[in-house]
Amino acid sequence: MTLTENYDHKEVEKKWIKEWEKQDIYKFNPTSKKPIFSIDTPPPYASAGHLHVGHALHYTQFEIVARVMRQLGMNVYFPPGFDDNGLPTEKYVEEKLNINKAKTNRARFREICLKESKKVEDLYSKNVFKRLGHSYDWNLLYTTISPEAQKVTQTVFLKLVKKGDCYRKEEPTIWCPHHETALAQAEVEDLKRTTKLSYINFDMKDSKEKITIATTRPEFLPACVGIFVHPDDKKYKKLIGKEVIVPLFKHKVKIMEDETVDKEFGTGMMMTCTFGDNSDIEKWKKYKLELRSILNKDGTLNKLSGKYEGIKSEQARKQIMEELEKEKRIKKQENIQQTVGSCWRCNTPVEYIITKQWFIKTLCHKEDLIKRGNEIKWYPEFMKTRFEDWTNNLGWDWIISRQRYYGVPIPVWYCEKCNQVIFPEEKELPVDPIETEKKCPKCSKKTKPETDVFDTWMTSSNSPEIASQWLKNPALYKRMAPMSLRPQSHDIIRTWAFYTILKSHLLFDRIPWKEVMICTYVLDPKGKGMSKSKGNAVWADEIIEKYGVDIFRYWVGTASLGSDLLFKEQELIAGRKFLTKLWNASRFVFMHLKNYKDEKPKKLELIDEYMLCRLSKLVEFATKKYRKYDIAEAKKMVENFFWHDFCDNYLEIIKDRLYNEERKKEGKISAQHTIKTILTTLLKLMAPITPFITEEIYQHLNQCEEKLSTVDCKSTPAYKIGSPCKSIHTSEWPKLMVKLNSSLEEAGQMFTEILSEVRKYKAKNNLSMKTEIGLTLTKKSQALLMPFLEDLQAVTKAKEIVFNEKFSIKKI
RNA sequence: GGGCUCGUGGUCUAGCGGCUAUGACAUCACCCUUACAAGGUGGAGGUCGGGUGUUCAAAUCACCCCGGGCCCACCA
Repeated sequence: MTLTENYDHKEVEKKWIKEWEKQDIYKFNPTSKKPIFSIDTPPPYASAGHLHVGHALHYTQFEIVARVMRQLGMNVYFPPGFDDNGLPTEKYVEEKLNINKAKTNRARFREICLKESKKVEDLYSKNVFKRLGHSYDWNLLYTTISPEAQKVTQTVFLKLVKKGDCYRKEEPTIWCPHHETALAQAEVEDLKRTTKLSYINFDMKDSKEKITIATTRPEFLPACVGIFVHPDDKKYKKLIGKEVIVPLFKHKVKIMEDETVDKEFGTGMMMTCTFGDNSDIEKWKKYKLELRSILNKDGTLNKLSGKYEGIKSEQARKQIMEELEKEKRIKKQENIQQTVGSCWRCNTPVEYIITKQWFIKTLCHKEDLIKRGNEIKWYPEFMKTRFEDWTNNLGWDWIISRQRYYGVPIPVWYCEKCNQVIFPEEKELPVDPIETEKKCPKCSKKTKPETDVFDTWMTSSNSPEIASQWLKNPALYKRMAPMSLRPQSHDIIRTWAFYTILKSHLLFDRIPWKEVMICTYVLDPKGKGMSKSKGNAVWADEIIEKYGVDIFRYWVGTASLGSDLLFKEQELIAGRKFLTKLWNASRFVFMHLKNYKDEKPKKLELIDEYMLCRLSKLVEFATKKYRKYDIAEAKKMVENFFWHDFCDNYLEIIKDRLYNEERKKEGKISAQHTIKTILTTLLKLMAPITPFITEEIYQHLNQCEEKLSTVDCKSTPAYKIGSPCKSIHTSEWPKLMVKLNSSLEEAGQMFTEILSEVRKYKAKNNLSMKTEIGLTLTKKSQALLMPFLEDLQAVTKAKEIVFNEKFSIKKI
């Protein structure tokens, strides 16, 4: 039972990764009677080659929770997943393999995607999750493009259609001209830019007067369907109801009034086009205006724009401006700051195009969803507000169809003759309508398959159902639902959390999970978000290579939930120091357990009992913190006890008992028993955070021992540290029933205070710590300190101790 | 423009009505002490972003302001 002089993290990591996998220690046991703790794991996109420290922190943070719950005696259901469905995979395959999806059929393209994502996922599991020591049950692995996930998605779709919560409608939708697909509100991000505001003169139809409107998008002139002014704007009052002629395109539109017009912006007169922006859509609906769609799906103008047909809108804008210039219609131009919506993946400004799409109702469920949000416990609490704000501010139903190649197909057909929408039976699922022919049940004519696929969130929002095997194993699912915990980051509260809560509400009339944990968000040292494109990403594998997994995880353990954490490499040093200290302290303990046969001391020395009581208290507090996912606080408490109470004080105190042959053997046994108990307990408390080093030490500690003892004496009746296990990670959490009695506490504290005073005295006088001194203690403390005297004398190197009025230390 | 959140020694962090404001890293001094110099002991370093108020008492509560971050709205 010895440890090597230096801790070799690489060796130890390699060994235990292999061993844990071999023994399958994280396997979920469906027959166990323990309470289930199920985690709705965020499945990462596996398309990125490697991941930065922020991602690694995120996944490790809730992995620590999984370990805590496992050790606390829960039957942990912790499935790994990959999100390999949708745009990122499609893009990755197109770019990496240089495949043009337009020239490949969907089945073939999907095959390539599947093969490619499988490759990346294998690499990812090995290089990231397993490397970080993550305790997933790999038997439960799921992917979002798997037939099972597709079946879940399509089944949910059919059920929602049946319920009336899912419908198809021709609507103006947010459109990405680059990806050529509809987007949900949640997929739109802000893009700030400077643009030109042009003041353009329009002719009135019935008079020589001219009016001027200001617009940033003159290329939308052919789509102009109305002019609006504010009802209180005196300048324009008399013009309301009159008609104007749209320059260049010569069609006539009416001047109308609407309260949303800002009198101060531009000329206070705005044109409404179908569709330049959101407010255009509102007015178009509100006033039932004409529809003049001028955009094609790729962002070029169509034939309604006359000679500009086929030209991209940016280009058309220039040409139209030149044309207007020629007609001397431009009064002036000015630069303005503008924020436009853009596609969250490619940053292309979005357009609004009218198409037929599938939707899920959200607007009519707002109130219920907020109620659901309240049934869930949010960590930290304030993150719930984000969910509520988002829900309250929703302006659109959720559009779930996407005009993409790769993804879960929408399982419907349309009759070419009577337009009947045909759905499959649930038992046919999963199905790709492109590959399956259907006849119209009404008129038996040929049908056209739907070519759209689902929004990826349509699948992700059923992650609880996919992960806990809703269709595959209904009995298991029933035991699991609602799941215990959803860990995720705050930037996808409006998507993943929102849609999951929505789905669960609509499908099952309940919450999807009992708790949500919003993980820490990592920023670069300057406080900016990390990304590959910004070039400020710090890669996790490089950090792990340099410091080791436990040190990285130790850093993860310092993060607190819901707040941002700046990554500063020098902060990893703290972890390195801790590991070294833990290793060395363990070496010391092992040295002195050499001939220890797990004998139980007849009676514990009082200072040992005091330490065990404090240890009990530590376990109690740390467990409380861990249960609230306050990993940082738990870790700090454990570490503080370990470093100061255990190493600095206690180990010094017992050295005399361990080395000094003249002292009674009982005292040594008491010390041996205590250090073994304390070390085992501390290892268990730290195991969720630093699983490798704790396992290594734990195994050495148990190597020669058949069983660990439980203290069984009058004063400390039941300190239980559990029996040894094949792994610390499946071992029992330390239990305690030891209460600190007040006189023992007082005495123990007095002891450490005296020790600290003596050290201060020696340091002040430039004395070595072994220098012998004379110690005078107060008479008041005599009764309390008597039982500790031998230990106190030994650790302070007091040649003599006397009791008198005042406390003092003197040289001898 | 609205909401949320944060602002504590050089850096990071605890405290969220009441002892001299916690701890870590860095820094300085001393100590090679039989597990550990990747250690120990001690010191220096803070008007707790600013202001006003509530209170016997404010880092902590309220209001305002300044500064950072995030989310949303606006987007003619």
